[in-house]
Amino acid sequence: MPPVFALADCNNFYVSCERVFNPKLEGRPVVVLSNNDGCVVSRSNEAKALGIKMGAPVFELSGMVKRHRVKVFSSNYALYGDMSQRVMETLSGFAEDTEIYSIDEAFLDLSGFGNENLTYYGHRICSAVKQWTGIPVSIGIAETKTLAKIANKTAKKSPETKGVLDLTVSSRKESILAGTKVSDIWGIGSSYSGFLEKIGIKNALHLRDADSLLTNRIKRKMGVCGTRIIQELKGVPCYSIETCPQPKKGITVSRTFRHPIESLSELKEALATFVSMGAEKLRKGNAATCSISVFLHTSRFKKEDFYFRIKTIDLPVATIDTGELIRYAGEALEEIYRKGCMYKRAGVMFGDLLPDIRIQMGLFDDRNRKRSEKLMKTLDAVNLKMGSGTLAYAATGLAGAKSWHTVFEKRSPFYTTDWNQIPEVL
DNA sequence: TCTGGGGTCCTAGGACCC
DNA sequence: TCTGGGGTCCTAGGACCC
Repeated sequence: MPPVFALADCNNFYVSCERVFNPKLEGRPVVVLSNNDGCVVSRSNEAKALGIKMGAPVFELSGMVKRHRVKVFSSNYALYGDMSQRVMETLSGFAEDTEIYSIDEAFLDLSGFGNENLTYYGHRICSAVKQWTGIPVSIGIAETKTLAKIANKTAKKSPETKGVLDLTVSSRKESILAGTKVSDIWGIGSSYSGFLEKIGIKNALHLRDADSLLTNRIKRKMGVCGTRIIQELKGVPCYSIETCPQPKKGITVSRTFRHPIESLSELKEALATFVSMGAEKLRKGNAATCSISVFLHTSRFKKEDFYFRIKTIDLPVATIDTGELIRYAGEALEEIYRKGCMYKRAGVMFGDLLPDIRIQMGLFDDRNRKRSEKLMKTLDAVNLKMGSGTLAYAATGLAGAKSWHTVFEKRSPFYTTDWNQIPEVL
């Protein structure tokens, strides 16, 4: 039986989450911003129609915001994460196998539905998600993931599809492919689309039907990815549904500072905080890290004296211990810190993760690993129960506002994850 | 004044080994 | 008057994704 893939993708996800709890926002231009209220990361259709671009820095939009009464939100990841879970749970009821691809997208395996009308089935999925979570979702159906992506994009921009397009039965398949720019194909970014356009391949149909001469050039330039994209466009699947998530290979925590930081001690506090956040993630995933990297840089928009350094330390023994990692991070920082620079961003990365049951004892390791494990368990348990940050290392800085703290000035309440902020019906 | 954050995969080239 | 060659592992950098 030939495989059939569906891609369910929430419409303007972050904006839609805000609208669920604030219905007055329907019909108005709405945008959600990145950390520190920096740039636009989600736009309602009305905001898109005004020409507001993805990633646009918010200070460039102030005139537009006033003129068109654009409603602006800081990001509220607790809300979006929780809403995502609800959407994914709903979707998983409609297929044997589902793959959560991102916070707002999932692939569903719809193979074996035989003669059932999949467009109709897609509409049923959309209404269930809308009814149970309040989130609007669009669905693209096709023989491969790459085609399902295209079907989904087409469904979103063609109102007559009412949000569902099954490419396996569409009589417009060729014209849809011809109407899909190469840069809109999954796996083709700005660099590859530039190359393809230069050799005369402008749309998905051109790419699918490229002759062998062109195919060879594409393969040389784009490697196996290029070959796979062409196969997938022809309807030959190269990617399948991944039902169980692969273990993470690395963890990064980094932030841009609203105001640049010069002092070593402030950077140390910020990094100790990032280490704490990362180590918590590490333990949540039952993993340990074998290396820690620390990086920092000045503003990337000031090219003249751009300063970037990264230092990696390979650990003698894999660890889950926040305190130990903070110490290494401090050492790494001292090596790369240069006095007189105005640092705009810093972060830590844990690499070479392994399952924490596989930690090898070190021959000269004098740390009491059992004791540290117990301490970390207690730390996590307290923070889970009493709120994150209740128990923290002194190295992360004492209480009070810090210049490096991320700001969320326009954040909506934690409607679904905090009893004190639950919406009231009046 | 003000420009996000966290990932994955692939490839080329060097080091090293036999 | 002339340099071995092939396999493997690691790393850095590039490209992509949401």
